[in-house]
Amino acid sequence: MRILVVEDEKGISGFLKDGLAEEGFAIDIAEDGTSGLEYALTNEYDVILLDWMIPGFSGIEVCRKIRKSKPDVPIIFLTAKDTVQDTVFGLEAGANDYIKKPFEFEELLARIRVLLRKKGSEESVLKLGDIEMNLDSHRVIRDSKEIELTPKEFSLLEYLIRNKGKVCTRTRIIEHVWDIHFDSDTSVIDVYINFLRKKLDTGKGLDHIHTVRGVGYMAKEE
Amino acid sequence: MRILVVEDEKGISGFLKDGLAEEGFAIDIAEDGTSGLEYALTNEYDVILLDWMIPGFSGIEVCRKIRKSKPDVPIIFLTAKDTVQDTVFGLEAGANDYIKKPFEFEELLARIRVLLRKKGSEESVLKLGDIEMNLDSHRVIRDSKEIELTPKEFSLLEYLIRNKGKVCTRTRIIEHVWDIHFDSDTSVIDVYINFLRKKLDTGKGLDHIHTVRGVGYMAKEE
DNA sequence: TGAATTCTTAAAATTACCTTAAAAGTTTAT
DNA sequence: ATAAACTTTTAAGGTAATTTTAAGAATTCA
Repeated sequence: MRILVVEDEKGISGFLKDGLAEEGFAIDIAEDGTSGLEYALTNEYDVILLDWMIPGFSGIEVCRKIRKSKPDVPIIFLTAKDTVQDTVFGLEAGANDYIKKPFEFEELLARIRVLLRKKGSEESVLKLGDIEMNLDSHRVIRDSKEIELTPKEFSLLEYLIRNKGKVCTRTRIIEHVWDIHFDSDTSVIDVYINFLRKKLDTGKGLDHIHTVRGVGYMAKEE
Repeated sequence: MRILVVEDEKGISGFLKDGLAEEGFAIDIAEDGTSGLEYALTNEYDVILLDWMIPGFSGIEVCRKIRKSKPDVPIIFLTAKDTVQDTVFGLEAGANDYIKKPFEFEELLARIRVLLRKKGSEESVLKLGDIEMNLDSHRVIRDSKEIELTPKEFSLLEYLIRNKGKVCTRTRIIEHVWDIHFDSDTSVIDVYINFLRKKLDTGKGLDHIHTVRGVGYMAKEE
């Protein structure tokens, strides 16, 4: 996901760059309206953050011009003013949302996620090596082939992958995948690990589920 | 599609409940700000209609609080006032749209549809493979033949198609299509899925409604 | 080697889903 | 107002899939 930040105050743009980078976004910074527009028109961004008061063109003008050739890219205004007028003009100029400075980073992030979600680009997918779990469609893919799992198998795999790299003890597995009030001397886990391994095995032997003798099981890549 | 109406005047809320129910929405009514907020935060709504002047918290406060934890649910303000100020405050608080009382039901409906459309597919025609649903005329076409659906069948299919590619759990279906918020062991869903499949089946067996055992149902093409 | 732990398999028990029919509740037409 | 037609819900039996149990085989580690 790539984001353009058009902002002249270095303190703010730096803060945004660092914070958004941590979240896994790729960030470009433009420091005035002219270069902001140029960046916006010559590149593909998933979201644009636009300061209201910038040198060169005003934020609102930049917004209008971007909208002309890129009607779909989500634009969020960063505004210091909180007057009625500005907000309305901003939305009229084609912004999708706005946020008042000073803002909390979490809130900005939430708004970005909202806009990305609208575009449909967010999927809830867990990965373990070449195994992909889509939580929305409840599908598991490996080698571009679908692997059909039963509900228990699915949630066991989900638990292991969410905790990949950590050993999951039998007790914890039972608590999270089955329920807490479950018979303690049972071998269901063993059986289900076996089911999973069989289904995940592609012939090369690597199923990414490791046995940690005396402790439990662990999902791990490579 | 599930709608929350926060409105203290029983005349209006009653009118809305009946009218929207006829259109196939599932409606909840809250009569003051406090319970409105509680409903909004503890349930999943597709749209929230919020009166400006309500007992408890003011509409605008309720709106702000909803936004904090539910950033993407569309909110429409119902306002008796029509000053610029109010409108803008409403938008600032995170409302997506507003409508002035007294309003025509048709117009409200149109605005609701606009917001639902933004969230999901672009048009008032939903498609699932070769099945087409026209939400305005309430008609379903397959193979250039019309398929007659009852209201419940229609809204079940609508919900499934709006969430195509994602598994819809029984709980979600029962909340959004019926208006049931407690766990009951009813089998209406099964029966209605069966109705839909029978009506949608063109003989080739492909009805695009998949059972995901232990989880729910999913509409999916191909 | 021997004890503990894990793996594998098959069969039993359970659960979830499908289908049908009929009852209950609505709406429409006479 | 009543009957007819339609929609929605409930209930129950059958079937297939999933989950669990149990027991012998295989593996690991001292």
